[in-house]
Amino acid sequence: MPELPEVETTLRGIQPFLLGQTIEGLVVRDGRLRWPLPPDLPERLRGQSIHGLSRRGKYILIATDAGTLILHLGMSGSLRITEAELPPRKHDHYDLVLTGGKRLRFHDPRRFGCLLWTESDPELHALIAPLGPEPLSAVFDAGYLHARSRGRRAAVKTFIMDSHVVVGVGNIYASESLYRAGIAPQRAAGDISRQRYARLAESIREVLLASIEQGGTTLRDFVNESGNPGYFRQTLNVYDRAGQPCRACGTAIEAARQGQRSTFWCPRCQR
DNA sequence: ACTGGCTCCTGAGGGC
DNA sequence: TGCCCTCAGGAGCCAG
Repeated sequence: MPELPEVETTLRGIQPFLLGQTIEGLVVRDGRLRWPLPPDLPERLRGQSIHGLSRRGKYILIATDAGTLILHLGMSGSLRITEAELPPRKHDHYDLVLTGGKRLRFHDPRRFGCLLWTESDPELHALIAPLGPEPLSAVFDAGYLHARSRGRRAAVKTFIMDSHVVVGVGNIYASESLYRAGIAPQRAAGDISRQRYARLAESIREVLLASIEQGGTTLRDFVNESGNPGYFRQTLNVYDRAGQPCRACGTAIEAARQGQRSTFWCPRCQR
């Protein structure tokens, strides 16, 4: 379940293996992803050299001279660097083969991920252009959230999970950020003060940064074997803790469904 | 312009 | 031990 920290960790993990390398080919075992893998992609990629890797939201962008690969991990996707002779496991849907034998191998049991191709500026791509700001950038602050939320009756949790508002806040970190900010998840986004949004913006930043740091410690594992950058290991305050005592006040953590998603919060600490 | 609900997919976990 | 059911989730899409 990659959230932004996992994607960032993945990007940092694969970058040294890809940058400056030449693509020998693309091996597709199952192109039925969120969007079908473009059938002509292997021939387009052959011989291209990779001159840049970046991230926009949870999309990983791999730039070549001819165009840019747009990769998303969905919710169960992972990437790893393998040696050529390593036999594929179940759900290893494609390999980006590099000259020299190493491969970038995409694994995704649920196939919610994707691999797309654009020959224009990727920032203008239909999936990228409407995205909100990066939560770790300077423009993401109280003023932005406050202005953007006026008149909106949707719950604040739904609001911050909308990638058109801000990218990279998934279900787990949405609950954790709201807990840290002391805001009840079902409160209407438009009713929250600028001051409380200042705290929320800061909380989102802190939760994401802490998690990126943790991902950093498992970088080596990720590249070599597990592919499991570990937010499971980090201490969650509310997520999946229904009925358990709040770490701050001891009140039982509550759980509810919100927009098809599970939400957890402390009824005493969050108002 | 918003909002909420639906959808894709497979594996895990619970109940019996 | 095995079967069936439900649930989990990113995020685009669409109807209202």
